[in-house]
Amino acid sequence: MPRSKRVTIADIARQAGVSPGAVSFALNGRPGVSEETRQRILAIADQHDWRPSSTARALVGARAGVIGFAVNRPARTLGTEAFFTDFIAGVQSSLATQRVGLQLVVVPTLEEELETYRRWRRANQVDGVLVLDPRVDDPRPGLLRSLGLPSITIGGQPSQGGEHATLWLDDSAAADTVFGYLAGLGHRRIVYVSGAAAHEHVRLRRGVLEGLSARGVHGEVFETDYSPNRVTAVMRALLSRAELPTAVVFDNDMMALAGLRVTQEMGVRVPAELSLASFDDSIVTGLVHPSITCLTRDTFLLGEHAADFLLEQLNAPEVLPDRRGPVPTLTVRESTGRVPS
Amino acid sequence: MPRSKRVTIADIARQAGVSPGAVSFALNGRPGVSEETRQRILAIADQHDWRPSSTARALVGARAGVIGFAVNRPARTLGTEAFFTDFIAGVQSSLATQRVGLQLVVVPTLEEELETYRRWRRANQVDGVLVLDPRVDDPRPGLLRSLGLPSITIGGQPSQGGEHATLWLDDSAAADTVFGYLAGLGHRRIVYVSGAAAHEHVRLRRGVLEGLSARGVHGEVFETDYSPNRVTAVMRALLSRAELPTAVVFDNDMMALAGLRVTQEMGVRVPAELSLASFDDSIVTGLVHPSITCLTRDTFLLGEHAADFLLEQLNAPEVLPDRRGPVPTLTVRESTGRVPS
DNA sequence: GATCGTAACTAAAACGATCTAGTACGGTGA
DNA sequence: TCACCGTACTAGATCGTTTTAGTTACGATC
Repeated sequence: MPRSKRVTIADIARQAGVSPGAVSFALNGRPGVSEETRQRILAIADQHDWRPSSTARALVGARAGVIGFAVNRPARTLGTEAFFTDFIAGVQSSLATQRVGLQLVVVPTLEEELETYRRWRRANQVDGVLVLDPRVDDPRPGLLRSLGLPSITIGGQPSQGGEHATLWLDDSAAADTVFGYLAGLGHRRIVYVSGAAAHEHVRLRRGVLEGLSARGVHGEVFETDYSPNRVTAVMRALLSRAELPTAVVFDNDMMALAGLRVTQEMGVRVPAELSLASFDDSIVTGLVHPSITCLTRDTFLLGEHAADFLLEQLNAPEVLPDRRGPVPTLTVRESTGRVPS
Repeated sequence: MPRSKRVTIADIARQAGVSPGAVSFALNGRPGVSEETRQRILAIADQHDWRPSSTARALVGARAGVIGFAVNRPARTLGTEAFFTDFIAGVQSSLATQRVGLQLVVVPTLEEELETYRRWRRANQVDGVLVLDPRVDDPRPGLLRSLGLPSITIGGQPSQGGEHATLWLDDSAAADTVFGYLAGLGHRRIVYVSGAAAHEHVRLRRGVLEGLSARGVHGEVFETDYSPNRVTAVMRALLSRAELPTAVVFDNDMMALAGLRVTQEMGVRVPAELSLASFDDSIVTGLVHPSITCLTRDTFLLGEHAADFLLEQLNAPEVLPDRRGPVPTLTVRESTGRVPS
C-alpha cells in the first residue's frame, strides 16, 4: 500500500524557496516574514492540504491541540447520570469547531485525578483541563497552578481571589426558584432529600430551605448517598408518618423517580396529597406518569460554555475573570400542585 | 516556581553509564542489552519515576498511548442514551489499567468521521479506534485498513471475510429471548414498536417475531424514529382499538417509558391487561412503577471487552478473529405477566 | 561615508523518544 | 593466524515542529 507521505513544513519551505523557520512564522501568523511571502506560503500549504502535526508541536512544548477532562466518579455508575454525556457532547460541539481534541479519563479517586494531571503535564499531552465538582479545600486548583496547566473549574461559587477561572453555577438562585415556587403554592412542610453533604451545592440548597423558615416554612433535610435504595428507604419512613410533608424535593432525577415509585406503591396520590420536584432534569422526568417538575439546566450549553471558556483561557496570559453558567429554569409538570386545603 | 525538569532517557543513560539507545532497548524489553545492564537501568528508571513521553513516542511513529473513539450522532441528543456513558466508562476502566488514554470526538456526519480517522492517522495521534454501529456497505473498515489504523467494530453480525475484527452482538438470540419469553407466557398478539428499520438489529428482531407465527403468534410491527412523541402517538392509536394486543415490546427503555405512560393515562392496567417489555435496559426501568421487564445488556462490560479487544489487536500482526459480545439476559420485572384468560 | 536600525530572512538547536548502521570484543573453527 | 560470528553495546539520524541566535540587505541618519 503506497502510504502517502505526509506533507511537512519542510516540503512547503522547499517549494516556496524559504527555510522551514520562515514557513513556521508564516503559518503561525507571527512577525518575521513579509506579507507577500506569507501569502505565498499560505497558498502552498493550502494547496497541499497541510495540517500541523500535533504530536510534533506537543513535543516542543507548544500546543498539543487536546484538552483533558478527568471525571472522578465510580466508572460503573457513571451511566446513570445523563449529565456527563450531555456535558461532554456540549464540550465536543465547541471543541470540534476549533479542531481541538478531548481526552477523557475516568478516575476512581482524587489522588488518581491529581496524578493524571501530573502525567498530562509531563508529556505535554493536554493544553488545559476542565475541573468538575469543586470541593472545600480543593487541592486541584493549587496543583494545576503549580503545574502551569490552565484550567476552568465548573460549578460552585465564584472563586473569591481570582486564583482560578470558574464557570460558577448560581445554586442559591436555583434553590430559591424551586423552594420559592413550592412555598408560593402554599407548601409549609417541605422535605429535601439530598445527596452527600460534602457537595457545596447540597449545603447551599439546605441553606436556602432553612432560610424559608422566615416565611413559615418548616424544612427538613434527609441526606443520602444518591442511591435509589437509600432514597426508597427514606421515603418509606417518611410516608409512614402520621403527618406527611406536603412537598418533597430531590437532588436529581433518579432520586425523584425512586421517590415517585414509593408514593405509588404506598398509594399516596401525587400531586393531590404530595408534591414532588427535582433539582435535576432529564428526558425521563417528562416520560413518567405523573411527569415530574424539575429545575431544567441546559447541560449541553454548559459544556459548550466551559469549552469556550477554556479555549479563551489558553490564549490569555492571566487568569480570566469568573463567569456565570447558564441559569436553570423551572419546568413545571404534573407532580406539583397547590397544597390541599 | 522551580518547574522540575522532566527526567528523560538521556538522564538515565548518563547515570547508568550507557547510551540512550541502550536504555531504550532495556526499557522496552528488547534484545541488545545484557540482563545485568537491563536490571540496572530499570532500577534507575524506577528510582527517578521515569515515564515515557507519549508525544515523543508518537512523533517517531511508535505508540501514541491513546485510542480514538468517534461517535457519529447528533451531539444534542447524545445524552438521552445511557449507552454511551456506560460504554465509555467501560472502555475507560479497561484502558486505565494499561495507562492508555481515550480521545473522544462527536462527529455529525459519516464524512467527518472518516476525516477524523485520516487526521488521527496523519498526526499519529491514536494507535487504534473503536467503530460503532456497522452499516451495510460501511466505508469505514476499508478506510481504516488503507490507513493502517487498527480497529474494532462493535455490533452487527460477524464479519464474514475476517476483513476487520468485530465484537459482534447476537441480536437474533436476544430477540428470541424476549419474544420467546412472552410467547411462553401465553401471549399470541404481540406488537413490536421499533426504531428505524435501517438498523440491522431492527430487521433481525422483526424477523424473529415473524418467525413465531409458526407457534401461533400474531406479530405486528410499528416503526418509529425512536422519539417519545412518535411512540406516544402509536400507543394511543393501538390502545384505542377494539381488541388490544396482549404484549408490546419496545426497542429501548425511553420508548418503553413513553409507552407505559400512555397505558397509565388511558387506564390500561399493566401487566393485568397488557404486558410491556424493552430491548434495552437502564437504571430507570427499575425505578418506575410498574418496573419494566428488559433485556439487560451489560454495556459497561461491552466497553471493557471492546477496549481489551482493541489493545490485543494493537499487538497482533494479523486481523484477530471475531468475538461475541456479552450475551444479554432477560430481567423480568413487574410489567410482564401471563396473558389474562 | 561610516554607523545604525530594522525587516526579512536562515541555520541550527532543541523536544524525547526510536531505530539503523556500525563497532569493539571475545570466542570459535580451520 | 585469520576469517567469521554473535553479543553488547554506541553514534547518530530521524520524526515535524518551534524557537533562538545570527546574518543579510537596505534605507535612514548624522
